[in-house]
Amino acid sequence: MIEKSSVAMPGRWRKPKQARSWVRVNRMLDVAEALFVEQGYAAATTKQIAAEADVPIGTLYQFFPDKAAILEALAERYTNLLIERMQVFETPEMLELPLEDYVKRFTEGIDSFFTESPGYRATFIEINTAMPEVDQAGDDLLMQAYKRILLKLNGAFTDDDCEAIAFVMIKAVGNLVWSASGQPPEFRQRLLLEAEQLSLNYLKSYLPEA
Amino acid sequence: MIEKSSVAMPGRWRKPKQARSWVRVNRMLDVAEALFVEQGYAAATTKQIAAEADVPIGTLYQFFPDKAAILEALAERYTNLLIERMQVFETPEMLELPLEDYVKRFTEGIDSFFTESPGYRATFIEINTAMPEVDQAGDDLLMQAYKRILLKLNGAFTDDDCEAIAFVMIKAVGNLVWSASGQPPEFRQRLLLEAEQLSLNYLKSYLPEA
Amino acid sequence: MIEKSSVAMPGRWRKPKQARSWVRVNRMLDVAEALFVEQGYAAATTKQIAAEADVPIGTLYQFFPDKAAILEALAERYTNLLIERMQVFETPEMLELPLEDYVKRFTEGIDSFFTESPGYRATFIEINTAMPEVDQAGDDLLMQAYKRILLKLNGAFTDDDCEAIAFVMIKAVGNLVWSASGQPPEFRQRLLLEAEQLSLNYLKSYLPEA
Amino acid sequence: MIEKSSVAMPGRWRKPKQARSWVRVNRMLDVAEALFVEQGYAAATTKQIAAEADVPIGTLYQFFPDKAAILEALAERYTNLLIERMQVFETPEMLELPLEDYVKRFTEGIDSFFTESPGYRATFIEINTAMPEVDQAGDDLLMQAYKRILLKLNGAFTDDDCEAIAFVMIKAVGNLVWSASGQPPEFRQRLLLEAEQLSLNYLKSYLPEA
DNA sequence: TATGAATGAGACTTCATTCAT
DNA sequence: GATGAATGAAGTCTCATTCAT
Repeated sequence: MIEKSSVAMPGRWRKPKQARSWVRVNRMLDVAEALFVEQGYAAATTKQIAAEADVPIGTLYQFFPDKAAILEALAERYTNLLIERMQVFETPEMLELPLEDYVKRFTEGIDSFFTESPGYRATFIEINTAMPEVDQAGDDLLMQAYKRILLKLNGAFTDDDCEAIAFVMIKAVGNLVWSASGQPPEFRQRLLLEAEQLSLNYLKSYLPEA
Repeated sequence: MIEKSSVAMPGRWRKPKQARSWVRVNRMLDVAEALFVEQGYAAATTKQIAAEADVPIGTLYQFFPDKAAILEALAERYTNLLIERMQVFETPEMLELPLEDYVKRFTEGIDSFFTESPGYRATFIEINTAMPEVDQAGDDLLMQAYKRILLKLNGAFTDDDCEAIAFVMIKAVGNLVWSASGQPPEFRQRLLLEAEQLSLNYLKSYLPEA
Repeated sequence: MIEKSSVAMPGRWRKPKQARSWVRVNRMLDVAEALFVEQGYAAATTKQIAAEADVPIGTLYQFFPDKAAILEALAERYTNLLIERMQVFETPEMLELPLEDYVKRFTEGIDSFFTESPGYRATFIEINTAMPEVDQAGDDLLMQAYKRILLKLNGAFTDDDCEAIAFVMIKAVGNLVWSASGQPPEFRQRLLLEAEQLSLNYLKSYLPEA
Repeated sequence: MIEKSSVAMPGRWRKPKQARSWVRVNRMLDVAEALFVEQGYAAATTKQIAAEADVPIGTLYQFFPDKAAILEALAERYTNLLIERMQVFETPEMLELPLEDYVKRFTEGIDSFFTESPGYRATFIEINTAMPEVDQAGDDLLMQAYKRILLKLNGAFTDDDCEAIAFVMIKAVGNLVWSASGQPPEFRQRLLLEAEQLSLNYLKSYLPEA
């Protein structure tokens, strides 16, 4: 079990402010991401992370209070990136598209995100068992983004509806797209089309007029 | 990284033939399941598993060549159970039901399975990174069951269609139902309804006449 | 700061019951005693203790939950030994001796104890800062032994008197004898005589008739 | 084991000459004293000392070649202070007092010293194992002060007598008074009276006419 | 001169697995 | 066959000290 030691860094662990540090911290996170994907969180060692990031182990521990903090930082990085990627879907131009096109673009967007963030799932799976609060925080942010979008698509949604639909999109469609990313190219393409259909048919049942 | 040592047990490790052994092996697996769910695979120790199953550690190693084998056995047990639970959905009585009812029953079936097998996900998540071959094997069996059902629902499906649809059902709907199982009772009920809608709308687009 | 982790061993750490184990545990304690004296508690490493006791590090940790437990075990061993050595001074033969002779024997007894237990002081100095409860427990036992003796020497002592006198004997005379043990032989002999005088004159002021 | 690196500072480490430096050095020593008492020498970190003294770590290392030097400086500071405090007991007014009063004052003096120097013991205990030469040097100075006083009390003492008596006073009475300082107020008062009695009876046996 | 980020040896501890009894 | 004590490689993390800025 992963023990989280410092939700609020007490000051001993530096936030990277200088350029050089920032580069190193990101290199460590990149390496950690790769290793967590390849071997899983538990099997990846801090020594290995430091070595592959070409950083002394002591330096790693200047930026991360413990191994769990690396995972947490990764989670934060992913959540921020995902939220950011989703913002385009809240723009008027996007929202004006026919639902078919909107869903198509959206599905592609999720797919791209998973492609550029191969560690997303590995990270949150681990976070889910080990640091439920962090997991919840990330989920909440994501949920809010989905709910905002849903309200813009149909202002009549109740909050309960939004919550349920957002949950479905995140857990069902999200997981499908992510699973697709591990499949051979051709099958993957087909699966992305299925994801579109799945979303579209589901949303249509809530947005009959669209 | 989990090192798989014995895909084919070389003979040193006994298959439980006697009644007593069979009970013990199952107790070990039950304990392992619980611990893997609570703490994750990596954090659970073989000593702990043996102790809680009230079995000497040496005995554990007579039935499982290594820790990974416990995970593998668990995976096999789950896959068998799931396949078995799915057989009822291949019976004529079931297949004669209106699609709405069929999907409802099916969703409930998946939900029950996850409820009685809380370790299913923890197991396969771990298997997925650590023992892809085993994971693939399980997925294949599951896929076949889904494909058989789909063909019975509509004999005109191509193999590609079957494969895609089965994948969607497993990864999207399956994950949704599983995720729902961790939610508060009321929201969970709502989510199960959503899962039905999701499946139904999706399948209808493939089975327009049903 | 030394963190004590297990006041009550939860069962994971074995009490040595078998002959072989008992020998090993004592060898570890002997080695630890020597190293703590030479280098101090903090500077001695568990690896070093294990190596010099010719025991694998893993075995050391089967008997002691952590480094602090070695110190604690040492403290317990010393306290038991000291209490045992003091029992002879509660026997009628001893108590019948003239005070001069009694004090002489007693001083020699303390001196012998420190000679055969060179780590006594190093241990309790460390214990004192790091594990005050354990220290207190040891002190209490010792105090009780002194108080019993004092009451036998003079039944009229109040409890307050006993406590004060016992404290003086332990902290003043005890420390003197221990300090003497580090001095050159001749000076040491002289210091033991001084310790006798110190005790004798002090006790006489409380036992005028003796 | 504490490694002493610089008995004679080779020139790289500054003696604090300027007012500001002097203040800082003393602040560092004060902080170090407090931390050594609280946590022990080994557990206190140089970073912590620097931080609590509000001095950059680099600056700390400009005044102290290594961690051990802080301990050494503390020892020196204590020895100087103690010697200074003892000088009053060499003045004619003091020496003219009846022995009872002299001993009373002296005991109180030692007690005050320990009260204002709570780190004295922690320091010398550490020094004793780690830097015997430094310990010896301090002891020698203290011994000389005691011997001077003893000679003034009785010019007929041989050097051997002086040495023995001084040792007794330092190790027995000194330790008693220090131990008393950790006890509850009432008991402590009693113990100080005992310390007086102990000293007085002992010294009287050497100064019968006084 | 003053600073504090960077370094890496090494400390403590765990745990899967074996094999003598 | 059954048992569980024994093993030691390897993991996480600390901290005294340096030196580039």
